Amino acid sequence: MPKTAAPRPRRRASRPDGPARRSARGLDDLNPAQRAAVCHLDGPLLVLAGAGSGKTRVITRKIAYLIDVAGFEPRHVVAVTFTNKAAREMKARVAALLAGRDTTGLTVCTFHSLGLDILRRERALAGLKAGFSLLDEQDSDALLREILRHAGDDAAAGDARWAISRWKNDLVPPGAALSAAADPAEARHARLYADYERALRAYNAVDFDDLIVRPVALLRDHPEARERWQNRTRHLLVDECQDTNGAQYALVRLLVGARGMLTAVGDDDQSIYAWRGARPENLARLQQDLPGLEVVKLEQNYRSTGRILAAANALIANNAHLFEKRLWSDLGPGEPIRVVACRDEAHEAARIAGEILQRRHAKDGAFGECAILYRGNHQARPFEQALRELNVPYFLSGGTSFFSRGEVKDAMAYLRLLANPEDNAAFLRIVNVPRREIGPTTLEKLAAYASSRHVALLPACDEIGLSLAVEGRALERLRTFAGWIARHARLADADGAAAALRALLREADYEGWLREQGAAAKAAERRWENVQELLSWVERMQRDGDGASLADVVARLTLQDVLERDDEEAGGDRVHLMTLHSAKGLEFANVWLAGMEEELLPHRASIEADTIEEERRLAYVGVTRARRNLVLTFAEKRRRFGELLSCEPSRFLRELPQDTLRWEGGGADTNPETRLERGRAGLATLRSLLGGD
DNA sequence: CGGTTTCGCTTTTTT
DNA sequence: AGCGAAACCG
Repeated sequence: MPKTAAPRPRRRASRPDGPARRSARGLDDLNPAQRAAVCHLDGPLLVLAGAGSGKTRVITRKIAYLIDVAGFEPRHVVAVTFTNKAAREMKARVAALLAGRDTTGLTVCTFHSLGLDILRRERALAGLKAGFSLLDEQDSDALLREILRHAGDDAAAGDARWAISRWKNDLVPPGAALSAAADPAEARHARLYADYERALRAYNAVDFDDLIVRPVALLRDHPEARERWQNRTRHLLVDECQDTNGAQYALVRLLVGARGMLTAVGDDDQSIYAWRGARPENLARLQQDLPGLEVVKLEQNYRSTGRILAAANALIANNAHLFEKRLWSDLGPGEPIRVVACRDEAHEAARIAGEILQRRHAKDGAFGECAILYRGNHQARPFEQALRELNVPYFLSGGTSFFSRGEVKDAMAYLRLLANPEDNAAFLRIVNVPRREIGPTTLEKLAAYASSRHVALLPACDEIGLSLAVEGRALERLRTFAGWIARHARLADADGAAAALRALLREADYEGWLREQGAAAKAAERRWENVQELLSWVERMQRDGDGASLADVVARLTLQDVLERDDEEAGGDRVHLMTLHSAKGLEFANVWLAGMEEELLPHRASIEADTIEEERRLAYVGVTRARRNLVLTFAEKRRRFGELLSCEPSRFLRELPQDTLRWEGGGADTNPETRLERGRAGLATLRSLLGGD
């Protein structure tokens, strides 16, 4: 029985396979390479999927094939991605492909949720106590600041976290980090790393990196656990494999084991996260580590016109490659790629906004089919201004996430403390929020006492001996606070976390405190609404999550990032403003790639660090987002760090095949004289740049 | 203890 | 310029 196709998001390109009728069983609508990737079941497989070659399609179809044709139980299939968004999309598409079939137990999630799941189920073996907390980056920073303060070290917490994270991602334990330290600063970080790990253990907490690192250690050191998880993971699919770091790669290998049932999908040309530990060479490493690895290349692009692909191919040809690959498409040459010289960032923005408005009524010209891509978030500002001026609706991705808002973090800290009395990070965050007149002096004494007794801060409050260290009103306040938390922890067990948190916030008059804080009543209201939204999420997760403990709910929330609202807005007919990094995986009919300048793209830091290739891949990602129209813009002058500096067009412009391009000067001016002049100036700059061809 | 001022930095971002 | 964090002052 043929099943109907997955409803495809509207911004996807139409596929050349004709009618959108397909089933999990029939593979006629796949090209030979895609089909080979889906059907290959005899061993490990690496799918090198070029941009726009139907990567997600292959993964989702393969999951369906495994279950529907190859007879795998859904609970034996595991697919991992990097982002919640990718996981969500994949889940939806698989569900549509397998409509009507029971897919209970099928795992499609992020690396980190999988790690959390492993830790939850193997908690005791992992050396964690019930209710362990998950610290996010800011919590880690705060913890490190605390440790640094104690050690009298003035190193920046952010730098330390960065260093520690790199070690963790490479599975380097503190001892090894210390002995391998190249200089005193590194040694200092390594010692900090050891202290930090100790503190995490004391807090019964893990950080984001631990969600990978600890499962790796667990599966490596405990054969019976390894067998359990290998037995569960009869086929593992890994999306964006070029983005895996050392620890994630180790986890993949441990889960796959000797059985080798792995489908890894990736593209080394789209590796843009090496700066945070991703190892694109993991793709090649698979070849050595998994004998009999089959490699399938997906080179037919269904997204972009010939000129755009020619530009992309020429650009990326300047990089060294792990695998050779050449994208082609049969969509025809299309329009030339335009390169536009602008006076400054305001002109660039006005010009692009104007073009978007002009394009509005053209085929594929809808606002939702337009994207402005740039290297850094600060570049968004002029675009926002220009678009607002022309009343063009836009959607800005990036920005402060729901969970980094102070009020949400406060509420989360309360929840964490209810679940895990040993979570000192959470304790410290909210012990005096709202104000309870428990100041640093008191906390200092409490901390000293707690560490002498080897207990956490909250439990220490209840100990008789504390009266020797803290006296009078301060002691009373601590005891009152501890009793109050304990009471609500019991309430959480009885009536659920949401009810407990609600009571807690009411009794503390948190809403009133918010009003005291922010001067603007509106801001306070907004913040309170955020807290309410968190509450409703907690409620929903407790209701839906079968037998999920409070700690589970809190950890999952930390991983989830509640940004559904953004998704809704993104779906509307709005121009998309985003960084090149966040554009990966998306596509638009019309793309403006702004700020094609030396020191911006490639970024100055990357020029200095000699990581130009990653910048080139970033440009490549930008170019390959476009289906039909691509415009590359650069400014001649740009305000940087408060100063107006003149800029040089990006070297990447020079690397593009000039016969695919059409150069243009400025032109957003109303005055034709100026426009002409600007145009000439822009062209002159370009000619000199190109060495006169 | 808490609010204000000054200093210093400044790519990308997910979990 | 603009933001966040430490330092400083009332």
